[in-house]
Amino acid sequence: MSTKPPPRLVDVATRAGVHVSTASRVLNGSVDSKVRDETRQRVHAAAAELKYRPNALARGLKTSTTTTLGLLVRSLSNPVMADMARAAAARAWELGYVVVIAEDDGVITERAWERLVDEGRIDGMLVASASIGGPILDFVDQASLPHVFVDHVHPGSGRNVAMREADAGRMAAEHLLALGHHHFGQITGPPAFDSDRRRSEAFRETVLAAGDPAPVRWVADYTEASASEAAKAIFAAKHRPTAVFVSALSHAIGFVATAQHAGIRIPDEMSLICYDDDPLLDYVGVPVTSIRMPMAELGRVATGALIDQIDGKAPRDIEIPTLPIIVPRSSTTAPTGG
Amino acid sequence: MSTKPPPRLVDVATRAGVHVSTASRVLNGSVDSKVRDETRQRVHAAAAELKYRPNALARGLKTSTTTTLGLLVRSLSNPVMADMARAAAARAWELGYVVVIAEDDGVITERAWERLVDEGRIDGMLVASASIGGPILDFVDQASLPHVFVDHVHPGSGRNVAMREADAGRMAAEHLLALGHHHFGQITGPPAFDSDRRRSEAFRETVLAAGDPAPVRWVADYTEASASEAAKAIFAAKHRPTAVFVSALSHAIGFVATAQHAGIRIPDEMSLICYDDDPLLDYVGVPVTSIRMPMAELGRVATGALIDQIDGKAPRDIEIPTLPIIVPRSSTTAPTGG
DNA sequence: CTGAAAGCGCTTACAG
DNA sequence: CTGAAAGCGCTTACAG
Repeated sequence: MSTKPPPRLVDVATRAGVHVSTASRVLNGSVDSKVRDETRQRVHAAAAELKYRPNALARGLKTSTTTTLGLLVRSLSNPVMADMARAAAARAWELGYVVVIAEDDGVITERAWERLVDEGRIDGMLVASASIGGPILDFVDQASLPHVFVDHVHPGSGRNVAMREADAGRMAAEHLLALGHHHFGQITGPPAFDSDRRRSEAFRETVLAAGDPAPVRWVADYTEASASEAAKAIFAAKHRPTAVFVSALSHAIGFVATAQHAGIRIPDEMSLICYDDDPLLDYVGVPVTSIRMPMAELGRVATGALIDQIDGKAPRDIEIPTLPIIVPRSSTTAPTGG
Repeated sequence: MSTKPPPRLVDVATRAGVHVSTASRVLNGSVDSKVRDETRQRVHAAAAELKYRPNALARGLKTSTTTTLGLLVRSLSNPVMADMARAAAARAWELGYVVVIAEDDGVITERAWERLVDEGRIDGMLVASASIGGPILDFVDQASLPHVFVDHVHPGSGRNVAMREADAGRMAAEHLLALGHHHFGQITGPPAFDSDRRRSEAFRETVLAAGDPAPVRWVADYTEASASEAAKAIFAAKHRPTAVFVSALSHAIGFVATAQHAGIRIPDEMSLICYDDDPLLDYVGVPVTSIRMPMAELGRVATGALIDQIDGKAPRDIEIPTLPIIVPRSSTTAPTGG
């Protein structure tokens, strides 16, 4: 634990025999900066020998820039969001940024804002925890800080980075229709989540367009327990659907467990398809057919869009062009006696 | 997106009618600093009215302090580590710190180090990705940066924050012994992980101490696929064990799926107990009995220990005193014909 | 093409 | 008890 202080810019300047301003110029070198080639090389050599790295705080203080991004997520334990987060972080690193993470449990929001934004620690924020009417929006709306909404979009903000939710819902319906189903159910998340609303609506529209009756719809929180309640209600329904579309991993996991408990055989008695994919779906009681969304691409693009804003470009809504993919597993088949 | 600049210390000083140095004094107020009460109040009032927050960069530059911690983890997608990470982050926030996250995929390590440590962005590092002989250790050892090793410890470093691994292995064995088992198998992780080695060894010792033959041991990476290979080997063994202890969630998941595929009934033909707990274990084909480790406490304590180091205290090894807990599910029972 | 100076927003001895 | 000054390590007009 020696305390050898890290080299400063003066140190490389001295070693190269130039003034610190010159050293700064070549190191931050806009290529057109008029510095003699020989001088330039001396400075680079000195920096390399000293393993010089500019102090981020000093540079930041001078340039009003931190090369740090904030990432506000609802829960790190959601594997789908974790995929997004790691892609976002990786992309940020590529572009020279570092990312600080804040879990937005709805309580810490205000303090996170103070600590990160008001203290000037970040250049921009990836908000992946917005719900309609949620508390973040109050902060974010009046902030003069570049930000984007990721996945959980904020309709009308003009800063949304979203995926093809409607296509996801449509593809789920088409998959089940193609298998011959005509009676559908769906479990959606709370109405405050616009992305969910869009895919659920598309599922419904596609079913209706095929001439089948509207899917019966149940609302559940994004928890296994809540989905389990919805599943019980579905199993108890008079006109039991032959196929169900659920809106989250947690829904699928709760649904399968409840079906097994209730003695409902999947897919023989009921087919199940899940929005969001995860390797874990291979290992639940019945491997669940799913819709894989391009989460990594979402994270990368959102980060790029945020940095564009930081660089002065106007914010805009972005939809990831990549289509969802159906990952067929064992939970979907033709209806019996269909 | 207005660009109203945030209030600076001068702004509150001016509004309070004092010099900025006085304002600084009361705001950072060591309570014993000699400032008139009335002055003190004026400054606090002005700060409150302006919603003043000190600029972190400026303060950091002056004090050589960032109130930022780095967290190096192997994969954000590991739910057990995610629990640790969120607890660590939460504790850091409580103590006035912010945490930047870096996934240590073994490639980015060096760049992460440059970006975070050499550029002076962090005051300390939580290293949760160390393996024996791994590349981090080279950086960390010669660094003059406070750091602790979390869970994946670095024996001999004197900076380890670890859990009661030996008790975990012992309790797993005792659970199975109490059910009447005498023929054991175990799947461990790669030898580079000391914590795993400790619990696996304790499992073995406990079995031996009970007078039973040594468990047959298989090594697997921390992936479902690798565990699946080990499971196949176990199922094919001449003297098939009646009970198996596996060292990770991914092991359990791969094991159960492979057993189902091979037609091995759990727990009737073979009992299974898993180190690490997760709600997901309720939802795999057969709910898996597990050993729950105090991950949140680990994260909190590690963060506290790191900040102690930053505050100048000498580093030391810490063992979380909390005992593991057995979470009984369906995968363990008495051996048939035992 | 290169150097000298000012200043980013703070904190902290040092005077008074 | 409070103010004036220096300085943390950079970058960036401004001179020369």
